[in-house]
Amino acid sequence: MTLAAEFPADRLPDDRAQAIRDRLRDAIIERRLTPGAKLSEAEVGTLFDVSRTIARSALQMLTFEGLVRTERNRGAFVANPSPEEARQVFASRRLIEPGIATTACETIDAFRIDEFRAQLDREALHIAARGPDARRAEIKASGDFHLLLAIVAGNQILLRFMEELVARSSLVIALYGRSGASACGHSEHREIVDALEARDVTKTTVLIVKHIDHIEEDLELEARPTQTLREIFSNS
Amino acid sequence: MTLAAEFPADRLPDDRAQAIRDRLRDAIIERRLTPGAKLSEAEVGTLFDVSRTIARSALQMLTFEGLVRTERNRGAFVANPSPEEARQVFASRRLIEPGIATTACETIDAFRIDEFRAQLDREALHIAARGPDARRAEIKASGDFHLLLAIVAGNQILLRFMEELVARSSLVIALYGRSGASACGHSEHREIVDALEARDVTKTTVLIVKHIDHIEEDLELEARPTQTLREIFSNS
DNA sequence: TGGGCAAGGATCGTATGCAATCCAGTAGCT
DNA sequence: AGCTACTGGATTGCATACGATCCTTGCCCA
Repeated sequence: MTLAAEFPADRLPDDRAQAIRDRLRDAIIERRLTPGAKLSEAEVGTLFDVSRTIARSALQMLTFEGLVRTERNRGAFVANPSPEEARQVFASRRLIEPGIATTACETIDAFRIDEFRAQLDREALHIAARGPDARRAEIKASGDFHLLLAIVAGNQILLRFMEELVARSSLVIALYGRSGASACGHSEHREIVDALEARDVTKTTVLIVKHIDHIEEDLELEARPTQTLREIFSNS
Repeated sequence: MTLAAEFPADRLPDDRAQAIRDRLRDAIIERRLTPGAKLSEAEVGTLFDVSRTIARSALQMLTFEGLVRTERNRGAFVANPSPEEARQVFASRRLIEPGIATTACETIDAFRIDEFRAQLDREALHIAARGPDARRAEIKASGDFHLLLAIVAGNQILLRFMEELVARSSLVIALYGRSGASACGHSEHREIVDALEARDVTKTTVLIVKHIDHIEEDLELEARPTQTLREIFSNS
């Protein structure tokens, strides 16, 4: 992953817990772990060959990011965002991403554009491919596009906010999305890169907002999902 | 604190660690704990009468919020934000707060306005009072004003982001502030409430941005602070 | 006298053990 | 038959113990 190299990789402490967190987060983003799935400390620990202490630490991080919900004396579960939470996620993105795009427009250079092109190619590759793995990679790559925007903008704080928002978006789409994947967005991504290359701030921000609107329009946020998701985590 | 009652108080797990985190965070915001101060797990644990496990958990949360920096096998320290980080904090606030204010303008009602007025009174009270405790309370209240704005806007995610940004701002001001406290802001807060009451979105957002500008202008971000802050944490 | 090296102390990283809590299934009572 | 109380199992909450790492300090030698 060339993208991973771009990340700050700042916090050396808890490097083991953090590695587990990253793997769990990827699994959630790629929807290998679906909302409501139970994440037992012991199970996570044995799976990654660490003690419950480390597993617990990783789960705590994910709880902080809103990807996991822990209930006292009950355990940790992949978050089950309510329609209201879903709206807040997208409201936050509509607020933050145009600002990120504005900064990105101002600081973009040829090298960064190349990175965007490479990212678009990766997305196209996964879209073209068949099978569930390709689907998951496509979802992940689609989110990475937005993170790349934040990386280019160069604000570490906003990048972290975006990491959280993108991950939670994936969760929301998994729960409320009408069409299967977020395939709708690829052509829009390309338009955004074009506007970025032209350094057209207005066009870029407009396209970004439209893009987010489109994603949200694909959701079915009226009806609440069945609260009886207990059956889902019978996979453990 | 009537304000505390407004917070979601969502995460029941780790309630003990969370209580310690809150107290440490308040201490950092109020600048009882200055940048660079060492936060030993054992010391925090004995201070709050819990084991290192809980203390560690609280410190991990603060690390996540960017208020604490942990170095592997060395310990946790109150964060020492660089000028670049400081700029990013304020860039993020300039991006997010106008959006929050816009939403707040749309949803504000008489009851909420009363809360704002009460908050302004609290600020004025602390400004009028003498002594270091009053100064700390003033700093805290000044930050709470911005959090109240986020509470009124009703977006839990943005509220959490703002909690982090306000806390980090206090850290930045402690490091780079020219004038002692942020007393400059009180009259501006009042103007913002007036604009809010008039539901004047444009005026509110303009005032907010100006207010943030003023706070940042009071900083001295050119010269790096002395890296030899080791002397400071001799208080332990 | 100055630099390298080794011993010591302090702190963190991690695993594990025990108590507390919750849930499920069952037995007993009405 | 339906409802309540109880018991067993599983899981988390928390504390503690041990090993690993880093910094400091004092010693030795050039």
